[in-house]
Formats: sequence, C-alpha cells, structure tokens
Amino acid sequence: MKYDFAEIERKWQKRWETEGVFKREEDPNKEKYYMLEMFPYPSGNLHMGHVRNYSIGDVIARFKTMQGYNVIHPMGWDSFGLPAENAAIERGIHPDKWTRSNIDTMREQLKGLGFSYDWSREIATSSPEYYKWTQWLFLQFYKKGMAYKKKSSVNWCPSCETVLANEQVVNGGCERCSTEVTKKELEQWFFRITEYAQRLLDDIDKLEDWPEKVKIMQKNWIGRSEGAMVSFQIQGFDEKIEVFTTRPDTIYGVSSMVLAPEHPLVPKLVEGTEYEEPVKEFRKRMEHLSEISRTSTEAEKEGLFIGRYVINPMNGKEVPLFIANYVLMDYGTGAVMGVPAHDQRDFEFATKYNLPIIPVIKPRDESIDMDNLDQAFEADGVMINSGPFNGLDSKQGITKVIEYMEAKGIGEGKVNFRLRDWLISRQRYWGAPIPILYCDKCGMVPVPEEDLPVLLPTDVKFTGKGNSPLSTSESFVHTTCPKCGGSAKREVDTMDTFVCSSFYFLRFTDPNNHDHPFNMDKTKYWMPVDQYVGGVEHAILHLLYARFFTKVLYDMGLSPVEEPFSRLLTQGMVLKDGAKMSKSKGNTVSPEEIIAKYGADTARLFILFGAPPERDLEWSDQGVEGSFRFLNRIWRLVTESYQEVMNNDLGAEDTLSGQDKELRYVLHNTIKRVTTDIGERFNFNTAISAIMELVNATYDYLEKNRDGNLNRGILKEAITNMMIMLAPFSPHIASELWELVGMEGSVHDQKWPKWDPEALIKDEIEIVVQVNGKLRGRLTISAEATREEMEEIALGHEKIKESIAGKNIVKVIAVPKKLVNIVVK
RNA sequence: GCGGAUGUGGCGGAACUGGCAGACGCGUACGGUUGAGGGCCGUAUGAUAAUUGCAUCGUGUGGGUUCGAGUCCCACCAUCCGCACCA
Repeated sequence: MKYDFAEIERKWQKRWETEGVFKREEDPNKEKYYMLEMFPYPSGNLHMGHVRNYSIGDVIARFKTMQGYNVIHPMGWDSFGLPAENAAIERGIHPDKWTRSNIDTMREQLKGLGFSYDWSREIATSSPEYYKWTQWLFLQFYKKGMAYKKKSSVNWCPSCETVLANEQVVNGGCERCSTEVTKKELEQWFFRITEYAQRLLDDIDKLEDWPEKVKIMQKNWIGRSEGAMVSFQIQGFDEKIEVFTTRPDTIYGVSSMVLAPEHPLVPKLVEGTEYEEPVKEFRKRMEHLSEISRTSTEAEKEGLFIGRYVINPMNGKEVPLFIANYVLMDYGTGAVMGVPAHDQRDFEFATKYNLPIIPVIKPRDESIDMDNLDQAFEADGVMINSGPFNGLDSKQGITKVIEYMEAKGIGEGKVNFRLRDWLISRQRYWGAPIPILYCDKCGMVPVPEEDLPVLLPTDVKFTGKGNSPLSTSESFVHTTCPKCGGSAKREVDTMDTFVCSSFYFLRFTDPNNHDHPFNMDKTKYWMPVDQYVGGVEHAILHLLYARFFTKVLYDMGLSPVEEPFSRLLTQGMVLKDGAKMSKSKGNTVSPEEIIAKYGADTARLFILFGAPPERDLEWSDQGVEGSFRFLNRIWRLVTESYQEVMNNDLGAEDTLSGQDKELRYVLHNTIKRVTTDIGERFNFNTAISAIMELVNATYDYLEKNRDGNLNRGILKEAITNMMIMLAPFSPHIASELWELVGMEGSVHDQKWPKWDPEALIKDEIEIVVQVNGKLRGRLTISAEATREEMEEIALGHEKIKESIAGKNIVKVIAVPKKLVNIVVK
C-alpha cells in the first residue's frame, strides 16, 4: 500500500473539522493549558516563517492535550495595517475586501497544514466586532487619564505618511519600510506607558521562562537611571533650567550648561541679541540632519555659545550656556550639565571649546594626575574641590548632595526613564478609528460607549497623499455632539495596529462576547498564556505593549493577571543559502509547493527536525526529502507488519528474549527522551531523531526475527507507541496508521505514554577502560558491578594488562556504569 | 564602545550532571534487488596512511584546572544579533 499523503491529509482535515475535534470550553475539572502563537498579518500567503512558528505551537498543543490538559489553541488575524491600504491605492481594491480574501486564503493554508486550532475562536482585529473593543478600551484608558493628546515633536515616516512610536523607529528608519524618519511638530494621541515604567521593569524578573535576551532588551529599552533633578537659575531671567544628572556628586565641576538645539527656551534667550541669527542657523541645520547622523558616536560634538550664563546653585558660579548637537530633547529635560573632568562627552566638548576642566573626584589611590587629564575620570573616588563635601566618598556623595539640595530647595533625587509615552495615532485609514469628537462648544468629547463601534466609512479616497484618509469622508467627519447636540467633528486618525494586538490573547478566551471585551470567569480560567511562540522582532514592540496593556487592564479589574505570557519561545528565522528568505532576494520556498510535493506532515516534520526552535534553520530541499523518506519508512513498517501487530496482546514477561528486551529498552528509552525533549527542553529535533532510532530498531528487530520468533506483544507495544509519539509532529499519517491497524478511537485521544523504568534497567552494560585517560578497551559487565569489581575486571583484561605492563599503577578511578580509568607512570 | 548569542565532519545538527566526540538526518562510495532507471535494502563514511593497530591527531586559537575537558576557569579571534553621545 502506497503512502498517499494528499488523500490522507484531506481525509483527516475534513474529519477534524466536521467533528469539531479542537473545540474547547472551560472545564473546571481539568487543568488548562493556553498555547498561543503570535497571530499573523494576513499578507495573502503563508511563508516558511509562519509554518515554523505554528508547527512549534501545534506540537506543544497536541502534546499537552495528550498529557491530559484542557488546551486552548486559538488563531486569528492581526488584520489592520498599511499593506491593505497600499493595495487600495495601487489596485483600487477596498482594504476590507483585500484583507478578507487574504484571510480566506491563509485560513485554508493553515488548515492544509493540519494545525489543531479551535476555529470557533477566530478573530480579526479589523472586524467591527473586534475593533469595537479596541475603541472601548481606548475610552477606558481615556477615562483613567492613560490616553491623552499633546503637541510634540514626533517621528514621521515620509513614505508611510504617518507618525510612528519610538519603538517603531529602527536605526533611524521606519520599522516597516526603512525609510529615514524625520521629525514633525504635531498634536497626537499617546498612551501613558511611562506611568508603568517601574512596574514593567520590576516584573521582568518574574518572567522566569522568557529568553534572557528579550528581558535584557526590554530592560535597556525602559532604561531606568537614578540621579537628581537640579535647577540652574538663568542670569538676567526669571526662568530656571532644569537638568537631570546621574552624578550629582560632580556638580562642583560643572563648567558649562548645554541645551538641545530645539530646547523651547532657546529662542527667548537669544531674542534681539547678536546670537539670534547664528542660533537660528544652527537650529535649522540640526533640523535637517537626521537623528542618526546627528547623534551617532562618531559625529563630532558641535556646539554654540548663546551668550547667556546660568548659576551653579551649589557654589554660585557663573556657567556659560550652550546649545549642541549631542544633547537630545527626547531624554531627560533636554539639558546637560557639563562636567568635563568626569564625563567623556563633556571632556571632548570642553576641550574643543576651551572650557575649564575642574577635577572634583580623585581616585582613591591617587594614580592619576587630576590636573592634567587626557580623558575624563568616570570612576568613583573621593570628592575634592567640592566645598563642604570634600573628602567624602563619591558614592556617598551622591546621597549627601541630594539631601543638601532637597534641604535648600534647589534640586531633588529623581529616577529617569528612557522609555517615552506610546504614540498611538496614525494618519492612516486601515485601523481602528479613535473614538473622540471635537465639539465647537464642548471641546473634546469621547464617543459614548453605546455608540461604539465608530465604523470606518467606505466613501474614502485612497490617494496615498495628504492627511488622514478619514478626513476625506464628509459623512464620517461631520456628526453631532452627544453632549449638546450641536455640530461636531470626528477625530480622523486611527490607532496604531499594535493597540489591537495588545489584548487579543484576552479576547481569545471569550471571542464572541457582545457585551464585554471578555468575561472575567473565562479570563480567570484561561489566563495567563502558558506558552507563547513568536519571532524576536517583537522583543520590545508587541511584547512590551502587551505587558503594558495587561497591567492597565489588571488595575481596572479587567484582567486577572498582571503578566500575560508565562513562558516565551522566540523561534529563529528560516534561511535559504544563509540568508533570510525574502522575495527581493528571490530565495523563497513556498509552503504550498512543498505541501503539494510531499504533504503537510513532511513539511512540519522537516521544519522541526532541521534545528532546535530558537536557532535559525537552513532550508534544505534534500533534508525535506529525508523527512519524506522517513514517513514512508514508518508507513511501510506499520502497514507491512500490522497483521502481526493486531493479532496479539502483550506477551508474557517471562518469555522475553534478549532481542525482545532490547527492543523494549529502546522503546521506553524513546518514550523518555521524546517526553522530556518536547515537554521540558523544546528540542523537537532530538525528539524526532529518537523516534527515527525507534523505527530503525524495530526494523532491526523484524529482520533479526524473520524466523517467526518475534514477540507480537512487544512489536505491538513498539508500533502503537511509535504512532502516538509521531502524532504531534505529523498528525495525519499518525491518525491514518492508527486507524489502519484497527486501533480504537483516535490517536490524538490517546494518553501520552509513560516510560517503564523497569524496561530501562539493563542486566549487562558496556563500560570503557582507559589508561591515562585514553581508551584502551571495552568490557561488558554486570550493571550492578561495584567499583571494586569493575577495577578487578578491568585490571584482569588482556588488552589492559598489555597497556600497563612494566608501569606503576598510581591510581584507579572507577565510575559505575561508565568507565574505569587506570593512571600509570 | 556596551550587552547578548554562536563557533563541533563535505552539510543540518547530537553529546542533559566533566566520563566512548560526531547520535539522527543529508550527501558520498560500494554492493544487493531491477531488463534499465527510480525506489527500496545492506555496508562504509572526521582526518592521517611503509606499521589498518581499540595507532596518532581532532570540537575557532592559546593557556590552565582535572585521573579525565566540546563541556569548567583565564586570555584572545571570528561571525551574527541588539543597543549606541541616555546626561
């Protein structure tokens, strides 16, 4: 009988669907397991990265199910986003139509791979039923003051024609299209993620089963630093300049104050002076430079004295005021106090502009000539030239100086974060409209909850140019104020798609709820996600936003957990010829093509066998053939021996021959290896190789017992367990074989096997004998042999006698069940 | 510059607690089956070669600890990834 994968896969997929095999409900008597993979953007076609991501998830889901857990394994679509809009611009297809047809295609592709999704929980973020809740949550954020609008300098992608959050600017370019990002002064909506900075940071330590790499990236992104906020009075003005410093202990060494060129006070300070023109020019020049070229470490420090002075509040000293390229308006207060003796950047700046370099910290061992520094001394030491603080250890100095400043009212201790508030407005059409109105009388008014969803209008022109596309729809923009009934205009920006994906894992627990985003009883049962799988590219973006949302919802009493994902697995990329598969490089392999040629089971098997999940996987056509060969081999093994398999129960234990015992040993060792490799180590590649070894051993057993002496019970035990263990990886063929040999029920309903420790006990084992650490012989001895017995046998062995003849035995090391090492001189 | 990861045959990768390096798969060679090809089955496959011997060398490089190191320690090299004037 031939292995007709196409027929088999069609048959089982259909059966799984009609029987609703993967539908799950809450069951208080069963322990739940929430298996989730990052849902895809419906670009139109599944790629190998998806196949890998979802194959990993499916193995875990099926494995956990067989282990008796009530497994929820949902799938949906992150279906808002720019490509749909571009399709509308380029081809005149409405984004909704384009998106829906892509979803239909990809859903079929996912089904064609035989993944065990509960399709009754399917959601699409672009459906009004879903984005109603995106908008509803926005309103809750708004009520709590977690959503606010402000005018500020924001990142603008000229190609996507929209603003971007800080997290979406990668190397100075747009996260989507890599176009260099510019700055724009705009009024935009933000989520107050900075309010949660400390908690987001603290709770990283609770995420024990997240990759260290991702945790470090998040910590760095949040960027907490401790220091002080100090006010410097501007001479001749009422205003003060606030400055953040992590080194208040060096404040007596300040010899300049440097502002970001775009600092709001600057124009006022130079107005009507000889500095006005040069400053204007300087600011203009900086504006045109990209963030990246302006702030790269290589760029030379460039500044301009603006003719004003500030007063160091600690010693009353006059300090010149500059603007300079390396000071960013984004971080701290957009001002830096220059302490050249103890900060390398300030040192370079001071050297260039001939500013005094005043040492205020000296090393404890006085190894450096502090009066002739050739670079900044940034380490700790003892305070000098610091008035009352002289002689103090600089670490203590930090606390003391802060105490002093607080007492005098000139400054205070302060924790600063690098994290900025999350900019969520987008000047695009294909996103959830922000549910806000602007009334001539009442001002800004949130849309009442009962009026949700604010539907996307269909009469919009897609030009790809100009303002938010929603502003082109008259029927959308003009509305009435719910407060006063007067005329009002709608907000025309939509929300960042990352908002939609920040709570989808909660919605999956209750996807069809029309009255609430999700029911607490359901979220309590299913949350948190036990295992999340996705690419590292979301290490900061999606994973930080989702954590933030979950915390806000927790505080609102809408989420039962503070952290959404207990364990995270970031899978590696799929490479071809050493590079990431991409259309532009022309090195793609389409999943459909592979499925057509070898079937889904082979595709899944190969992608899991090729490398451990977190590592990159090099695609290999020959490797795929190897996986296909293996499935054929197992197919033949079962179909050719199944009559024997079926005709008997397990043979009596006492009649086991050496061969029988050996096969049973291999079987139970395989069960042990596969169970721990899937369940604990996520090393699917080694789990699969263990199954391959079992198949090889079974063939070997059949070959050696051609004469009919085989133990049918043991053969049956080996083959049935083999099918069960194959089931999470290649579910169709496992199901078909299970049915073919006439086993009861479905292979997927079988309990995951337990290994029998008895079967793993060997009477005799092979040990190694070494002389001075070098292999000199092998011995088969009783597994129970003691150290002394092992030594004795080893020393009596012919080969060993030869090797040690005429030498003195210094020491003998015997490790039970492993080896004997004889040290001679 | 800082942080992280990775370096093992011709290739993808195993080796879990320091104990036979190279499991499993690919590729290759030879043999069998076949009219032939494919498929399948078997054997071999790290390098070295006047000594086919449980020989010597061998896990990026150099040192160290140990009876014993791919694994632990120190120094370095290479590649990849993330951050990058963060005050």
